[in-house]
Amino acid sequence: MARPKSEDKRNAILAAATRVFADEGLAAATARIAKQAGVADGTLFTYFSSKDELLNQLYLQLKAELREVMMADYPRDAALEARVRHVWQRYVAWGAANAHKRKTMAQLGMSERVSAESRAQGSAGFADITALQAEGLGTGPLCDVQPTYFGALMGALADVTMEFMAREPASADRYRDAGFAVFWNGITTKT
Amino acid sequence: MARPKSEDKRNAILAAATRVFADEGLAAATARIAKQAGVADGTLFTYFSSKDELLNQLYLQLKAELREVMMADYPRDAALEARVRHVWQRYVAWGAANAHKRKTMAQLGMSERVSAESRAQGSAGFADITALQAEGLGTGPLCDVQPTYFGALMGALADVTMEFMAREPASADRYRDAGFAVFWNGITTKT
Amino acid sequence: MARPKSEDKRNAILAAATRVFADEGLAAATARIAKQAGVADGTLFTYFSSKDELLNQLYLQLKAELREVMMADYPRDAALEARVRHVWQRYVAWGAANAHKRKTMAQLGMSERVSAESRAQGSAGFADITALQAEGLGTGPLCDVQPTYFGALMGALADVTMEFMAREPASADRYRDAGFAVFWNGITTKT
Amino acid sequence: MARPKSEDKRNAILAAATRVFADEGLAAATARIAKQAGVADGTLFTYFSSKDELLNQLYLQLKAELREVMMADYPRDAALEARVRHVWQRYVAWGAANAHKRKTMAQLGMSERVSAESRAQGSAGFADITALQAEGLGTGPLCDVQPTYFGALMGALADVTMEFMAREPASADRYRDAGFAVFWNGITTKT
DNA sequence: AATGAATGAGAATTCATTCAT
DNA sequence: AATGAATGAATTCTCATTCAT
Repeated sequence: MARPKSEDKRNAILAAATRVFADEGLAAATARIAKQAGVADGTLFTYFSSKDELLNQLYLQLKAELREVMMADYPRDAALEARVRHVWQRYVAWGAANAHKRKTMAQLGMSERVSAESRAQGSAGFADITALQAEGLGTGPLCDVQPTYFGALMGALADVTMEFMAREPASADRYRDAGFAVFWNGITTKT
Repeated sequence: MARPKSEDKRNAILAAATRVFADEGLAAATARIAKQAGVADGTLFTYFSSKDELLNQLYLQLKAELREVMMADYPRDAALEARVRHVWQRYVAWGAANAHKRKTMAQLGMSERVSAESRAQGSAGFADITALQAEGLGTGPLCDVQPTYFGALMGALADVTMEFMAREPASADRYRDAGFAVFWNGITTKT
Repeated sequence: MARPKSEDKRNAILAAATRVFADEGLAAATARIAKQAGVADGTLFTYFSSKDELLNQLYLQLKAELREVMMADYPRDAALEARVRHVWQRYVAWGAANAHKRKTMAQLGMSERVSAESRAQGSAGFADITALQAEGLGTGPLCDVQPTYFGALMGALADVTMEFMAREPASADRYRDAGFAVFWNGITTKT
Repeated sequence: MARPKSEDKRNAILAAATRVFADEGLAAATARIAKQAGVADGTLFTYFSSKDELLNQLYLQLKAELREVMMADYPRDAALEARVRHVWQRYVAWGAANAHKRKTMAQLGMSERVSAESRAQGSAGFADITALQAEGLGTGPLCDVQPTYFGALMGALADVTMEFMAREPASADRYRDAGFAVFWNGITTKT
């Protein structure tokens, strides 16, 4: 090995891909990504064996980043609502602040080019969140469905919410809070 | 007119496109669609001037179909909850029964190839639904956000729900009802 | 024969072809010509069995028209110069007044799609002109080359001249006369 | 640089294009040119961004070559006639010896796909020739028309002449000299 | 005869991937 | 490892021509 693969270059490619995919869709040419990343066309393929591989790795990276963001400072001992709110706020703030990443993530989430394996692996780290469901929602609407439904629901609500936040930045906070209210009211039982 | 343009052929192409796009994504080749529709490659372009045109027309058709499905037998005079439930049930049943259409619709909804104009036109018929928000939710979480947020929220929840229904058909009804409960609880104020 | 082929339609197609080819080149679609002519796409092919056939017929028609123009009022008994001048003036005036025809003619003249047979037939009527060479140029530069060279030379000079006349209409007469002077001086011997 | 863009390949493509265009017209497929040049279909587009670009570059190359041929050994201090004759002989000899180039050049000259800019650039090097007009022709037929008319006239006469030379090689020299005589007599004043 | 929809063989590009340097 | 030229399969769209009406 004359030169070891550079972590910097790998990251540059992933960052460029995030931007380019957000702007042009997943059909964007790898050459465009390479140029944006400041590497040669061929170099992209020494870091990612194929475009599909790049797509999957990018998916995993974004998922991992999102997880970190959501879990940083997680108030493990707070009340259920506080913890759910924490996760929601972080998620939504991240999406609002990182439009590229959010858009690309949304596209990757829908693409058949992201493998089932990547999806499984990408969801793995969200155990804590999935666990929230089991905890206090035993008598709520979600009492007898798959725990993953909980996460999917939150993701869907958050996506819509972020979309509106991006569209009307002046009302961003209102959407953030309305979204949370809908979510929280929705999953808990009325008394 | 020598041979009038055949409505059947147009529909065959749209139906084929729905299937092919669901299976292969919007990047699927027009040639594949033509073959599936039983027409020559070139014929597709006598009905749709370009692939983008096909995409937009398909979007409009699916939206129109969905609207009809949701609005058939609409209990205009029933209580708010009954009406919202009606819409939800129809939506979700349609999606569960028409996986192709649902998947393609989801992709079209995200694609930048569907024009703003098509989106506007496609949403036009959903006024009744958007109006639901104004009606009884004056004090709920959605009291001071755009009315379109209501529809987007419902769409997002329904999509997730249909996805799980398709994945676990045995529990389809459970998801359908859980989804509605989350939605209804979410948008109404707890007392 | 339910309806006899209409000479009008045939002429409309030829006229449309002249305009369209002048504007878009010989690669123009037959459908465009049909539309311009006010007939259906297929109708063009009942008058001309193929696009090549149309090209060849158009070539012949334009050649014939040009011949008529040049030969009308031909001063058969005038001096050589007067006759050559007559031909030149008519040619050049026709080209200046019929830009479409001139341009299309120029393209047809260069196209390999116009058959040798059409060329032969198209040139047939120009015997009088070719004959001019034999007459008085026995001692000039053209004394021992093919007589057709004479006609080709005049055509080439006239084409260039018409091009400049079209480009600078204000100086049209100047070019017309300069062109003739060059031609006449060129083919006659200096004394 | 990994593999520098090869000047050889670029030239092979231009040479192939010259041959193919001469044989089949400018409508010839780029794939045919690529095959003739011994490169892959796509390679043509790494050297020329589009077919139009190829057409324009080819035009410029042929013009440049023609200029070099005409200007090599130019007898700058000889009499006017000697200089005009030099140019004529070189032009005509080049065309007779390079039928492909001559035919393709003629087609490019007429094509609306060659831009005004290319034409301007292509003509730039012919200043010496255009200058010939000003010099001794002040009292001839061309005394009060655009100087470019001079060059166009020579080009037209030379084209016709080369055509006949190609058609009757045995009389090539006769046509060459007859053509020059017509040209020279034509542009100079009779005394 | 007239119409214009239907056909399918190309045409010019594009692009993921390979490979010589 | 890095580069970017080379590759050729695949794609969208065009168009001369045919043929059902």
